[in-house]
Amino acid sequence: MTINKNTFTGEFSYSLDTKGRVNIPAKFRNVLTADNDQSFVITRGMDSCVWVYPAIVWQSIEDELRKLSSLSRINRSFVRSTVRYASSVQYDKQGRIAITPNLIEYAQLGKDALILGMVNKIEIWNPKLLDSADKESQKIDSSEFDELANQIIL
Amino acid sequence: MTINKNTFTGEFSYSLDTKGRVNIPAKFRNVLTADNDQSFVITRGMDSCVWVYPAIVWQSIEDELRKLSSLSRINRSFVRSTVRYASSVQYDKQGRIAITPNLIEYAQLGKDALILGMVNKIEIWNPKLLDSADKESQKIDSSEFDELANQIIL
DNA sequence: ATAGATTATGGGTAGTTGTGGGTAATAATC
DNA sequence: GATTATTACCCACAACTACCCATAATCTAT
Repeated sequence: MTINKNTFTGEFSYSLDTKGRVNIPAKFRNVLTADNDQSFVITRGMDSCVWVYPAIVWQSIEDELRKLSSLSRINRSFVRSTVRYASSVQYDKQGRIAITPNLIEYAQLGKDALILGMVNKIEIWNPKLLDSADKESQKIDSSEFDELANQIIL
Repeated sequence: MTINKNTFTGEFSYSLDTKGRVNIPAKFRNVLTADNDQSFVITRGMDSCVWVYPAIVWQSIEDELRKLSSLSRINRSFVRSTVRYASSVQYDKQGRIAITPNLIEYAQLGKDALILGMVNKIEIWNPKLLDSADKESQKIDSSEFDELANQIIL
């Protein structure tokens, strides 16, 4: 395959069952490299959603964090806040991962979950929250979008 | 061949079958380089149509997006909106790709589909929508075309 | 002009995927 | 140590998708 590995795009609407499990879309599982050992690291997103990193990608993030000197107060709190809610999960035979109650609460996840590919990671959203986040950004961001769009030729 | 690779021109009218499949014109498939692995990435166009990129062309877009740090809010929503409706598809033995229900709805595709070459990508249109988009743009564009004349020599 | 190859379109089938729930193993609590 | 709660593992089913084959239309070459 020539497709980029460990790279995610697209939108999927799946359901969170009573045990807090969500399916990882087959398209996402199929682009995972073997060295991930079918594992992800889930953590708080910077928006009200859950971030899901392939295990390997997360490792390289940890490596970056390691380089940040703890002398700086900002560095300390940044490292603390990114790592604090991160936990590693492996998907089961049906391709599902279990979301921790912590994160379910943080992202306000209910029965319906929207799963988004975000290139190097995956986002899990409450559809309603994503909707309003979308509208919010359409109001504010359009001019900055144009700038970014000029750099990246679509 | 002396023809530019991964480059599309011309207009074709094909049909969308009950399973949501459209044929990629043979002329388009034949200029695809092998490293595309007979794959495209389909996504929402900026007009009411579907954009179809050769897989490697899209990969370079992904690579640009990957460079944008998710620490910045604007980057996050830009990546999200760019990638959200994109999914990679491979054409079958008959040369068809399956359009996701999402995109069929967005581009309001019915039985008839117009397929346009757009140099680095392909567009799939509902013929009626293209028609009215055309008329719309003829009103406005002629003066702005004059500006473009400075950038492109025809 | 005709035969052969290629191309566009339709549909059937087997395998995959998403979803629910049951049971055993493990951990937590009293 | 017994009881409860939580987690991991397994099976089952329905819906969907990818793959295959068939046919008709179009194009190419001799």
